Amino acid sequence: MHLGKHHRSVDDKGRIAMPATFRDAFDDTGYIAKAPGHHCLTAYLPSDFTATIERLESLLREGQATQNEYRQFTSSAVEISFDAQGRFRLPKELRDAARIEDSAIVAGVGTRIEIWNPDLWAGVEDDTDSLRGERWL
Amino acid sequence: MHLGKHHRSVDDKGRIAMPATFRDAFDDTGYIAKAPGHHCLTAYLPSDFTATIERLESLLREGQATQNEYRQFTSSAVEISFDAQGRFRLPKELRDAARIEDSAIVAGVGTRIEIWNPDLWAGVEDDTDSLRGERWL
DNA sequence: GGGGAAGAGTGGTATAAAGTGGGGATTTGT
DNA sequence: ACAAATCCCCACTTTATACCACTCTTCCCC
Repeated sequence: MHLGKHHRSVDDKGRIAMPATFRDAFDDTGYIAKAPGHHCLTAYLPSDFTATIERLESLLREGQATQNEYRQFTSSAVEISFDAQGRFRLPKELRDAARIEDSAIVAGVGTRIEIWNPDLWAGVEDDTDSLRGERWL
Repeated sequence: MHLGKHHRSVDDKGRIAMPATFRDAFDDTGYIAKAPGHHCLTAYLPSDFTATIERLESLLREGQATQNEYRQFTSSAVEISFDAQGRFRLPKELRDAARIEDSAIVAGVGTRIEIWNPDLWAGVEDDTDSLRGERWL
């Protein structure tokens, strides 16, 4: 379960410090791919990434997902590793896709970890249409 | 069942002493998240937090809750632990969201525990429009 | 009622960890 | 061979965490 929101700088080499609380869940490596819709990126633990790929392949066999969907997801994904300071490198391709420049929001979203352009993330938090917590609080 | 209202100081490191009567219900750790509407914060026992997340995820699958709602709740949440004096640390992000500075109200609200800015809490107590206890007293 | 012990609440300091920035060697691609 | 990208260190600043000290209240017990 991933929780909490962290603002992070992105240096000119594309390095981002994975928040320590998330980093502990990773065992040296992980995966990052464009989220469907491409408003943000999603970071996966190796086991979660494998499970996600298998779910997508299953949907593909059932005709619930398209080959292009499969192509987009797999071809956007990269394996990441961490340096001695706990940072990973986000390739320019993925930074551009999510409009990430010199800073980013790394957010724990329960089952997944998302990486956002701070301005786009502000849009998520300003989406008060959805504040109907009395249904689940 | 959580009962009672307690005024607490918040030091410059964001530490708050959990009232002893509530602390006994916690087993070392707990969770705090922004309440929908963000007028206050809600503290959860681990089991209550898990149940809340599962209720929200269930609504998400049924299309009764949005991804942004899920993002807002999970990304605002933090796990807390208590020091030897029974205090927990409230991150600046959450203090700002609930406008909590150097003191706070920690209130037992039956099924949950809420943390308020004292001035905003006064607004709750002054809300006499809702005093129609004859329906349930 | 007085004295002492235990628990609750508050404040400060020292140490460790997290986050950030940069240099320079090595690799990659052209 | 050259430029760009990547990797591997090292240094610094900020923040979090663990510890210790003190006050005040409550509750016994004598």
